[in-house]
Amino acid sequence: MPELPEAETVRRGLEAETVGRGIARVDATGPRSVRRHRDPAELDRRLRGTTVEVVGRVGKFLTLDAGEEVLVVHLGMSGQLLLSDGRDPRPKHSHVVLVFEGGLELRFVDPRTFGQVFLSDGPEPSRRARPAELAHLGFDPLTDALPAARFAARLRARRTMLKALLMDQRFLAGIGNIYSDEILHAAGLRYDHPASALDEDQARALYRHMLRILRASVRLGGSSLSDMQYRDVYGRPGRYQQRHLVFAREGLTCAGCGGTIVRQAWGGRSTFFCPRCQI
DNA sequence: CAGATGCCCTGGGCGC
DNA sequence: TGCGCCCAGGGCATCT
Repeated sequence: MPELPEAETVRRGLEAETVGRGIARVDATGPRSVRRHRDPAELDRRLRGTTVEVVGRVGKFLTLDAGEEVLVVHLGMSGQLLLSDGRDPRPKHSHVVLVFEGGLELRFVDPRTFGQVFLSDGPEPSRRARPAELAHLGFDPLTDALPAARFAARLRARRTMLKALLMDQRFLAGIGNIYSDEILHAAGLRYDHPASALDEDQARALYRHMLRILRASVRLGGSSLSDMQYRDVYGRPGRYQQRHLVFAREGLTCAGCGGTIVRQAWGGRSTFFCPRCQI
């Protein structure tokens, strides 16, 4: 579930709790979670004895710089990164565990195994550079400053429908099914509105709403849906779901116009919007 | 290039 | 209590 605000909330927790800590051992027991590596033991060999120095994020991907290595984590649909003092039993589906000096554990728990953990093989990964495996990602709306005019120009150059474009990680990194619906509702635009049909003001407004919503969600620790599967590193759910105006609100009243929220199957998943105030 | 499918997985909720 | 469906934050490959 995790999209940019959830990944950023996890990043902040990791930054506060793991920077400066030495890695004593890595237990990579879930082969599918480390599928980019032929040998899961490679994570232990390469990370053992290093110290976490920087915790970064590009879109939905998290990066931990440790020594010469960059560990990349994607939470997929059901992934969690949970801290523990190591005294409680590891939850089911703890596929990768970083064990720090002193006993603190960072557990990658992922029932559906759509997420993954891998060490970058990028040529000489340096502090500021993106790992090579993340080179395909578009700009990150919270960390890569982009003038509104440039965003509008890029957006209007594309003929594809707005929701597909917002969710295209090569165009823009970090937006998924929840926030695309919330952003489009705030901007008064339908999911299937062609990007090229927007005028300059509409495109700029869409950008403004995107930044506002992403920042507001980060402030509230992201969104946890009814299953409460998303948690931060301390195991706490997010609170931004209380602010959702369309997502998972089929049949409820639109706070903006009093219309009724509709759910529509699209692209193999659900899209929520208000047919009255989104054009 | 744009769009529609289907697949990779486990688990929770619901109707019967 | 159990069984069979349907659904789920993502991403990728493969068709038209």
